[in-house]
Amino acid sequence: MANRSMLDPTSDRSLADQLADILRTAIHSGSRSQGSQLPSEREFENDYGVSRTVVRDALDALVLEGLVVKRKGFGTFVRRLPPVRRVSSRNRHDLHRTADKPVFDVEAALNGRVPSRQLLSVGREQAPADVAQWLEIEIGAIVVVRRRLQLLDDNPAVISASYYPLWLAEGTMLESSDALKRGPDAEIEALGHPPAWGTEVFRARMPNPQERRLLALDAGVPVVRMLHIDYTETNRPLQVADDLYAADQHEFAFMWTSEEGPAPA
Amino acid sequence: MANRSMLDPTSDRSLADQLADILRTAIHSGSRSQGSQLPSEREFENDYGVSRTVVRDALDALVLEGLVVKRKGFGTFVRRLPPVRRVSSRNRHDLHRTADKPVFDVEAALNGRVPSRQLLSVGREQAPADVAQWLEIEIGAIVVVRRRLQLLDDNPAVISASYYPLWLAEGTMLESSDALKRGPDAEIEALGHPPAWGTEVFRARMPNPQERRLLALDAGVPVVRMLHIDYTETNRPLQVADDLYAADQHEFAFMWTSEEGPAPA
DNA sequence: TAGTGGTCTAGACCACCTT
DNA sequence: AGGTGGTCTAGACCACTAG
Repeated sequence: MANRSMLDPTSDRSLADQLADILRTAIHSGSRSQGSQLPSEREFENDYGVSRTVVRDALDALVLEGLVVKRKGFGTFVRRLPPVRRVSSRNRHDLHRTADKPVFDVEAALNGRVPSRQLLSVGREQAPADVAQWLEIEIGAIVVVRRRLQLLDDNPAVISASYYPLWLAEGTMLESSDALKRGPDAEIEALGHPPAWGTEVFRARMPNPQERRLLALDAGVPVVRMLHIDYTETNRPLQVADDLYAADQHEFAFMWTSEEGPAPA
Repeated sequence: MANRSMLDPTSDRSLADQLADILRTAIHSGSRSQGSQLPSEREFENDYGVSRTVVRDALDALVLEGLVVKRKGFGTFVRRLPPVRRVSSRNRHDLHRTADKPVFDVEAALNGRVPSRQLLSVGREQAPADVAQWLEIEIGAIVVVRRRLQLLDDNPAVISASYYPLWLAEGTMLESSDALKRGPDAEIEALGHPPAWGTEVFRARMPNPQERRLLALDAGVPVVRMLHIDYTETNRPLQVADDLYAADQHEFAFMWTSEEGPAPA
């Protein structure tokens, strides 16, 4: 069909941009619905009278925006948006203590999802620069690291690495290769070091190929890296938790109250 | 030169992936330093014995990861990482009141950057769905909207839209097309409605082309959308601030303390 | 087996930037 | 003017997925 007229080769905008615009509008307006299949690349080629390169450039742009998903050997589809889990920043210590479960499990339950986890590795490593800085130790000093992949409904959701200073973790369950039933936070408290306060710092960025594989990310999905640092009452760092979230599955929430007023609902 | 031997056409991994890996490693190891120019696409073509398509696929992947930047008619360069501004979540009300300046200005100063702003538009609009929900009004109800672009050292940094319910903003300075010297938060307080508490919710995603243009984003840089909602003491929503941050220029920080203990440094 | 997206080649012309 | 990245064509072969 001569839809060719819909693309203007004399325009300032590239043919791929124009085609992407047409599809973007169709998707946002709902005239191409979530999960529906788009024409094949060869069909677009014929319909719009352009080369496959142009079609692919247009579709790839939409993939990067997270609007469509390509499935090799099958087709291209308007992306279904996954449900979002809300992660709340608050006193993790209180959160796990009231439920006697790891924080991740508590929040998953609040969102009606089934949590699980795979322990990836436990061992001693040299602390990377930023972790060392937060732990207030030398760069390259030895720390205990627990790496795990946390899942929601069996879908990878968070890559976690927890770094513990040797003075705290040496010879404890934190160095054990078994899963910690109560979660590391409870373990730390059991060692006689209840966290008194903490800081969270995070940034969003694009994942590297390894992270994209582990989290099974669609193309064009950013990750949010959150560093969570717990301190003792005497301001000694207890742990650095380095969590990497798939950005299309998580949102983050925080609250403040003025002065000492009671916290509202 | 026959660097050709460094790419393996029989590998499972694509030639573009292999080339990207080589360059990624070189960049991370520092053997290609920040700001340095890469060989041209035609040079890579010769050096590795592949077509320009392969070279472009490899370089484009690195662009998406934010590792390199292409400049048309000039060359391809290892990206310089911009300085990061840390945004702290806390009582915005307190923050501006102690400084008598907009929060953005206070935080910019803390980071040693020069803040400025362009007022994009002021007027009445229909509230989008999520804003209406937070303001506890009907979807499509009329609200007052102030849109502005906030800059650091004259570089676009944040796209902001603030939504005010009519009962609050009607006929006030909040509807004025002039810049608000003290910032909107001070204006709201001056109207007799000091915010008592607030919530922040945010997600990371890829920008759309318009957002990418306004924020002058490099390719492959995500944005962080933060919704900030302020409430009166009687839990009445005062405003929804919708801020869009360039993710490569901002990180976000939060703090918690256990119980009523004094806040540490 | 037929159709899909993934990869790759070997060209071409353009707009842009520097010297 | 000469080199750069941006766009585009017209093919080709591959690996994957369905019926």
